[in-house]
Amino acid sequence: MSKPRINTMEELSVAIGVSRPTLSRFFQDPSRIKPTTVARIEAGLEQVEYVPNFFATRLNRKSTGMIGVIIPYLNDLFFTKLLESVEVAAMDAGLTVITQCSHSDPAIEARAAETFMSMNVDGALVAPLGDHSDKAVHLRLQSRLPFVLMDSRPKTMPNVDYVGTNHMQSTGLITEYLCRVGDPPAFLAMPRVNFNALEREAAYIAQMEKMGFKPEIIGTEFLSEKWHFEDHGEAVLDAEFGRGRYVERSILCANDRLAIGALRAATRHGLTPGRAPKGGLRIAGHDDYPLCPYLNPALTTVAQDTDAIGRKAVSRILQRIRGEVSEGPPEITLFDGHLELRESA
Amino acid sequence: MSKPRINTMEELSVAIGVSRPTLSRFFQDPSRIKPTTVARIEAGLEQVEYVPNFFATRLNRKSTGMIGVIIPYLNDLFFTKLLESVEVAAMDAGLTVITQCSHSDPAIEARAAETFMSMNVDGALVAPLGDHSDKAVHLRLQSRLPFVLMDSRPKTMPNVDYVGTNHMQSTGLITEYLCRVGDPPAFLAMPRVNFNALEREAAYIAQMEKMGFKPEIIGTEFLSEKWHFEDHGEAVLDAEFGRGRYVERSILCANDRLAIGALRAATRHGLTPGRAPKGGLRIAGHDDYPLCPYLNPALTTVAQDTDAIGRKAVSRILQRIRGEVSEGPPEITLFDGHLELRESA
DNA sequence: CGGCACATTTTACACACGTAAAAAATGGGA
DNA sequence: TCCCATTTTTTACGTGTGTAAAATGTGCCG
Repeated sequence: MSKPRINTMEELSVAIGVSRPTLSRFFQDPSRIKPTTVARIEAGLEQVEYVPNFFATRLNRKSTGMIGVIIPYLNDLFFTKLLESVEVAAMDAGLTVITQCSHSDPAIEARAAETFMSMNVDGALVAPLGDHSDKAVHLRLQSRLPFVLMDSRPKTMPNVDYVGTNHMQSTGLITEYLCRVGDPPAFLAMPRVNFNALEREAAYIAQMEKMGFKPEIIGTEFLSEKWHFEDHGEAVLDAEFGRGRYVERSILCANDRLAIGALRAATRHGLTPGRAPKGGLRIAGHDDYPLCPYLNPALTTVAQDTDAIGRKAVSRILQRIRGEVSEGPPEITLFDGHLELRESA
Repeated sequence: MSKPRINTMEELSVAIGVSRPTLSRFFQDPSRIKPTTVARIEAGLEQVEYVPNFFATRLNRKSTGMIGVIIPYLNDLFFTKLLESVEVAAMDAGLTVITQCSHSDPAIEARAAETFMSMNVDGALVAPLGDHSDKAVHLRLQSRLPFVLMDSRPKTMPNVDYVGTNHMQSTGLITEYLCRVGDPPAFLAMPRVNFNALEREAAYIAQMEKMGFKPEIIGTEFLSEKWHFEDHGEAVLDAEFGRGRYVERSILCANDRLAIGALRAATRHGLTPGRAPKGGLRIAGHDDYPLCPYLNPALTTVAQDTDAIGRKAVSRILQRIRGEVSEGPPEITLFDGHLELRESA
């Protein structure tokens, strides 16, 4: 019942009665072969079980048709959305993507980079770890192959293509919104382990000062070594609410996962954040985490355009792969965020 | 500043002054080489930039040291947790894992399988698409290499190793709990696109009947073609609550993402699910989605032991790879779930 | 100093396919 | 039927490394 299995192109060529080089060309681009021959080959393939050897095909090609992608965390729907967008874009471009997750560990990230280089991927797309990626690893990748950073931009790597969100704009936008329709917000930061967090914090401060308000940052102290965003947000605000503080304030969280914890803390203290005209507690986030619309209350936030980021990252790496880029300064692409007004603020 | 780059082992051997076969053995297992020689090689490697070619090394090896993993969705923290567990276990075993996501599309799943076979992975671990995976693809994988299914078990593939949750036990457990401490629950199902959903539904029915209650299933109608769990849960219960139904009942959701939608619907109708001794609305889920503790109210659920599932799947595939398995019936491993009692029920 | 044990080098072939050039086959039109 | 253009086959070599067997080298012991 199962078809006879054929392992090499050589065997295939005798089985079908076509020369091996013709088969080779067939598998790369059937259009370069006469239609009647194509039909004969395809008919032959129906009769047997054969798949070309991946390694052998890539070994002697100029291009492997693969790109490597590194993301820092798997258990975060933001990165998951970004990765999905990248995968779809890459698939459309006919690229095979090899995904590796650094699991919060610079050593694993380094190993992934090593793997990519050894596989001769055509290019690498990496979303770095917060602030503890190994700079040498990125430099090595950059010197060896087309390389673009996504999501978070280490200040130590100024000469690399980068695609991400314009946090100045996005955070400014929601800060402005919060100020405009109510009490100027305090900013729930996270421990300083992430460049984006710092950028958002700076953007918040800038916007507040621009509007003549006094910035106020909370939650910068480390509460635990292996912390999670939700825990951090909940713990910080639980403590504050417990002391009766911020209970009638606006709070802008550095990201949605912090905000999820913040909402939780509010509920536990009997508070109901919302955009009531009368003032009172408001909580907003940043990113538009997929679950935001389903939270109670639904979380008001600024959406990052992960789809655009993923597509742009792929198209940029393609440009580099094809050598279509003028030598010169790196390309920094920042996409604007947009408000998602829901219930919480 | 950057080290001279060396591309082949041949060049390396002349640069270091060691024969190529010795280098080959060095990279595979340094302990098979005299320590002084190892030191000399390592010293040499410090001076140059060289990584062995991945394809060339795997081409002529019996084993590639890679396993392929397919998951159906990326934007689901359950699969993400499972994948993480698999990756960690595989890493510990010294395996390189190649992850592919089917993006809800059988054709993509088929392509991923093709890629695995062409890469000569040592084995494949797949979490199939609900009910629309291409059976032929799985059969093909099974006939070609060590193969184990995870998470969802197609009835059409009875002769394959499987690792997952004992839904009879897990769903029975929470059903029993709900019955014991309150009103016997109705079951919020999902459109019949998923074997797990059906198993849980059956388990619910069995447990209810065992306890002498009448099962009651809701939400089985398709509400949209490309639906999401949260939307479905919210839409179904929004409709029901709108007609004043189920507002004082217990509702067991087939999974947590449905429950998240259910909680949302409840809130929108001014209902507050909870395990009040007095009765009233209760909502429970299944899986222990990572965000459950942070929902409002925190979701009571049954946890799947994704960590055990991932580890077992890897160890099982390793057994098959090493040929340590007696021919015979497939191994079906089911892990029990455990209750996570929180606020919602 | 001879001989032995061990490590390394030499040599040679294998892996499965890409690729280029030359030779042969095929088909169509005059 | 013959010639030309296109397509395919032949032939031959390249890709970077694994691997086995034989030859060579090294150090130590008696």
